[in-house]
Amino acid sequence: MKKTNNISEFLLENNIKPSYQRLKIFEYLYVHKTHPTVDEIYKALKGEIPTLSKTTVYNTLKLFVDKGVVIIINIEDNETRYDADTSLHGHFKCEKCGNIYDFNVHDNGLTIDLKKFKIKETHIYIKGICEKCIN
Amino acid sequence: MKKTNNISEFLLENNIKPSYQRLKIFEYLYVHKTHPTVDEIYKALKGEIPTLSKTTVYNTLKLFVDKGVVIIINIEDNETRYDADTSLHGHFKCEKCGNIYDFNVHDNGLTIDLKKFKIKETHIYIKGICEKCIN
DNA sequence: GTATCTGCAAAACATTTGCAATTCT
DNA sequence: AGAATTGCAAATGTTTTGCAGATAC
Repeated sequence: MKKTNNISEFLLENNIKPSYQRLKIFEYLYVHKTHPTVDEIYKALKGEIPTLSKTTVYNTLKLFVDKGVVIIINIEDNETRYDADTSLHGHFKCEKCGNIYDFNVHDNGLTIDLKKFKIKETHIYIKGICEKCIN
Repeated sequence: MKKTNNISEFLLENNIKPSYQRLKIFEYLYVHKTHPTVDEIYKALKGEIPTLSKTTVYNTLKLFVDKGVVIIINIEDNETRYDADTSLHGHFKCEKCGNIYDFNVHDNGLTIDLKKFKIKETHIYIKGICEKCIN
């Protein structure tokens, strides 16, 4: 399978051994750009991989995050979501349908393609090392 | 006490009956701009209010968020933090010391007073109603 | 005296950990 | 065989819920 091979190579390039579970979990994230939760990934793959456990989904996602091929999205406090797109972009969550949309973030600030969306809350989180801790 | 009266009035203006616990919890958030967790608030006030329960802290914070006088900060996935400053501003978390710093977000985009800080991750979350759900 | 508010105890979830079984090479 | 991976079961930690007692008006 061409796509599977590509994903396999991509994982290898990032020092991740492409086991069957890892391939399937990454593929799911790569194909379904819905920023799924652990439970959503688990339920979606359970049919295809009947022996799959949630622990493996947790382990695998943590590995992906550590290796930098997946990022965590904390747009809500009661759910951790995952995204295989690690490039800088914003996330818009509709409070009605629950969908999470990606939007572009430009260098010169935040120019949003959300003109038709009704914005209620904006959260900007940056992580790194502060002035005192750099030394 | 002047400050307490101010907080009391502020809560009343926002349709929150200023009980002793509510006053103290809001005062804590207002004075300590460290974006504390439920547990931090609970432990900090337990001495002053020996009968305080964590349930009350949870209940009260939920009430504050519902009434719009406090916002939730989800900068990490394993901790929910709270902020009595509901104006638009960004949060920077130092991965070393754990401190969370506020920074300004200007109208024309994201101009950050973080020039001396080392940025590792940027997360921009917007919530509202999407195009499809507005109608 | 009725509403509301508080707080204990239990339940519900999400996530992590220990360890044994399985798989891969 | 030896090392890594998987997955069950139990533990942990956080947040929610039900309900009874306390408090306020």
